Amino acid sequence: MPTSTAERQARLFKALMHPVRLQILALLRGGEQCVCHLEAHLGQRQAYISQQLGLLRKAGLVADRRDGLNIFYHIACPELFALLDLARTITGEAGMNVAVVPSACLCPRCSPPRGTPDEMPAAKL
Amino acid sequence: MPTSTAERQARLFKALMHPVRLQILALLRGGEQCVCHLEAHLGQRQAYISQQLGLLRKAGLVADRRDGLNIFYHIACPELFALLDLARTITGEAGMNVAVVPSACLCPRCSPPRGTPDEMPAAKL
DNA sequence: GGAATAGATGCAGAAAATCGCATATACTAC
DNA sequence: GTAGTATATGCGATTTTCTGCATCTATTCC
Repeated sequence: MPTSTAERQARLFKALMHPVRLQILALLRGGEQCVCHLEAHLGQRQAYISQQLGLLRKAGLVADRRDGLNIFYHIACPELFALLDLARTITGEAGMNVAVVPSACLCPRCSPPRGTPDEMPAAKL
Repeated sequence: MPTSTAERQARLFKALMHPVRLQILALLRGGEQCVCHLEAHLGQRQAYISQQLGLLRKAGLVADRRDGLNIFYHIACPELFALLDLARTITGEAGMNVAVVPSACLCPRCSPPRGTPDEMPAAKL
């Protein structure tokens, strides 16, 4: 294997070597998410999440889309799903399927204007 | 995804994030290799190779077997092959098959007491 | 036993990643 | 225009990784 190939692969793995970034990717498997959603789920502050997202973006693993004030992130290359599944197989938790717990995020996606506002904390605006 | 799961995955990727370690794994795809072979192929000194091997060993990705003075390393979990293939797909060189150039390693495996030492089976990457 | 060879390990300076904080940018509402 | 919200970025201190050097262990041969 030429050095350049190894280095390109190394860059990919380097982007994946951080627990918070892996958790972000896991959350994005359920579809695109805005930053405030990730912030609420992971219990980390906005600037921190944004920094990790910036790294993933620079690695080409995620892409963003702006919708008004919110910016929604989604996984950029589909092969990543298989890669993460394989990684879980190797680390010995292949069968684990963790349900994404909805949290009290008030962004349009997390609390859409449905008919029953009692299920969701009323978004003041 | 719980934090512990993410951390275990992160440790796996952390072991894979280094170009030299990826090159070692690529060489091991052709079968088990002794340290001096890796040393000759990668153009790195023995202590350096040994240190990277120690990391891969601690991560459970490779295992070793002693045979006299030589210690032969081989890949410990077969799923790693698929993982590395997928990584190459993502980095955009899926089809590349690089032949390993035989080098002047004098260990029993590299130069067995055959009739013609100049012809060596080219390891498939 | 000693010498030679293959490989592993410990240490230290350099390089890079982590993570907090403050601030900057982009958009919306008024 | 100003104010407010959602997200991004730059800086700095701390921690981790990298990598060379010297040294140590294990095995074989004499």
